[in-house]
Amino acid sequence: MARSQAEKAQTRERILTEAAAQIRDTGLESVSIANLMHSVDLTHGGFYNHFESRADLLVQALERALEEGAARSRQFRDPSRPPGRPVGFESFVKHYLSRSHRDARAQGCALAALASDVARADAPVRAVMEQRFEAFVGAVAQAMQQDDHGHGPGETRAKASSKVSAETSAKTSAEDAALSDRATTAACTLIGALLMSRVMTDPKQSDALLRTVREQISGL
Amino acid sequence: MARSQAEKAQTRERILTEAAAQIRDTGLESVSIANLMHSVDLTHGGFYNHFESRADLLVQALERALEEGAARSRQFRDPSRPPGRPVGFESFVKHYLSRSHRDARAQGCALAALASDVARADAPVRAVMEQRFEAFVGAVAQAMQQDDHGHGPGETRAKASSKVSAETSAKTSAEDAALSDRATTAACTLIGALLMSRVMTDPKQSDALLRTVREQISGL
DNA sequence: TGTACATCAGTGAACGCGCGTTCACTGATGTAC
DNA sequence: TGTACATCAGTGAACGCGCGTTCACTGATGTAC
Repeated sequence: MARSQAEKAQTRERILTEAAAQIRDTGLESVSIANLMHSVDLTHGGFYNHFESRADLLVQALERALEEGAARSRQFRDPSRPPGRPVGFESFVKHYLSRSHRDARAQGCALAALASDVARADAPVRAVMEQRFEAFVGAVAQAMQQDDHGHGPGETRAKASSKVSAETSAKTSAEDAALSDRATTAACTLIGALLMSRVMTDPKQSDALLRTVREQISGL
Repeated sequence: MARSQAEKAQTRERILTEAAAQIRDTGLESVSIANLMHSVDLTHGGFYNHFESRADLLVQALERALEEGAARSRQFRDPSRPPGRPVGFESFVKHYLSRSHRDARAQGCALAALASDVARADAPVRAVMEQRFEAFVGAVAQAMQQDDHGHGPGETRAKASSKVSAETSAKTSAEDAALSDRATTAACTLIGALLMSRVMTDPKQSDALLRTVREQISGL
C-alpha cells in the first residue's frame, strides 16, 4: 500500500498536527507512537518513515504547537475582517484571557500549555520555547504600541525622562526598553493567568480570575 | 525485617518527601514506584504498606509539594531573625523571583513547577492546587498590605471612591476587593515569570527576565 | 522478668501490559525502455 | 502508449524493557500470659 510523494508529505503533516494538538492537551510525555499513529488511521510501524525517533517528533511537535498558538494570537491582532491596522493590547488580552482560549487547550497557546514540561526538559527543547516566548513578548509590545497610550495612567510607570522626546514620533532607546520591560511582564502575567484559570475547578471562579486579570492588566 | 510503628511513620514520611521533590523536579507523571522506593533505600513491594496506589501517592505528594513551597515563601515573609512584623511585597518578590528559587525547582514553589501538569489533570487533583493558589494570592495580598502603600503611584489603579475612607484604618470592602485583584494579578505574574525564567537557556537572559519582572511588579 | 506467639513492615519473584524500535513483507507508484 | 521493474509508504509480528500491582515469604516488634 505505497503512496505517492505528495501523499507522504500529507501523512507527515497529519502526524505532526495531531501530535502538536496531543502534547498541548495531555503533555509532552503523554504521546505514544502507537496511539498517535492510530489517531491518524495508520499503524505504528510507518512512523519511522517520517521521524527519526520519538524525541525527534516531540521537538518538531513542540515547534508546531508554538507556531499554531502564535498564529491563533496573530489572527486576533490582525484580523482579516477589519482591514485596518493591527488590533491593540486591550483586544489581544481580551482574546488571550478568554473562556474559549482557556477551554481550547489543544488549539491554544503552547507557552502556557507546556511551560512546566519544557522548564524541566533539556536545553535544545527549552531553546525552542525560549525563541517563541521572545516572539510572544514582541507581539505584546507591538500590540501595546498600537493602543492610544500617549495619555493618562498608562504611562505612569514609564521612565520620566522619556517624556521629552515623546512628542516626536521617533522612539528613544529608553522608551523602547521601557516598552519591552512592560511587555515582558505582561507576557508572564498572561501565561500565568491562563494556566491558573485552567487549574480552577469551578468555571465561575475561573471566569472571575480571567476577568480580574483582564481588567488589572489593561492598566499596564 | 519488620519495623516499629514509629519507624513505619518515618518511612512513609521519607517516601512522601522524596516524591514531593521528584514531582517538582521531573513532573507528576515521571514518578515510578520502583525508582521512588529505591531513592529511599527500600524495595518496591513495600510501597503498598503506605499508599493505596500510585494515584493516591501523587495526590498526597502534590499536597506536600505545595505545602513545602508555601512554607518556603512564608519563611521569607516572616523570618525568625528580624522578629518584627512580616516582610512586605518587595521582599516577597525579591525571593520568589530570585536565581536561587529558579534553580531549586525540587524545593521551590509547586504552583510554578506543576501548573501545566495540573491544568490537564482531573478535578480532584486540580482542586488541591486551586486551594493552594488561593492561599498564595492571600499571602501576596498580605505582603502588599505590609508595605507602606498609603502613598504614591501604588494606589493609581485602586478604585477612586475608596479614597474617602482611606484616612481611617478600617478597610472598606472596595479597598479589600482592589487589593485582592492586584494580588491575584501579581500572583499570576510571579508564577509566569518563574516558569519562563526556567525555560530560558542562557543564564544571563534568565537573570535579566527575573530582574525585569521584579522591577516592573514593584510598581504593582 | 521471661517465654510464646500474632502482627505486619519490608523483600523480591512474578503477573500482564504498553512502550519505542526493528524488520521482513506488501503492493501501488512512477520511471526506464 | 504499453510493459517491466525498482522504489518505498505503510503493515503487523516480534524484540527487550520498565511499568503498577500482587503475593508468599521473612523476621523483628510488641503484646499476652
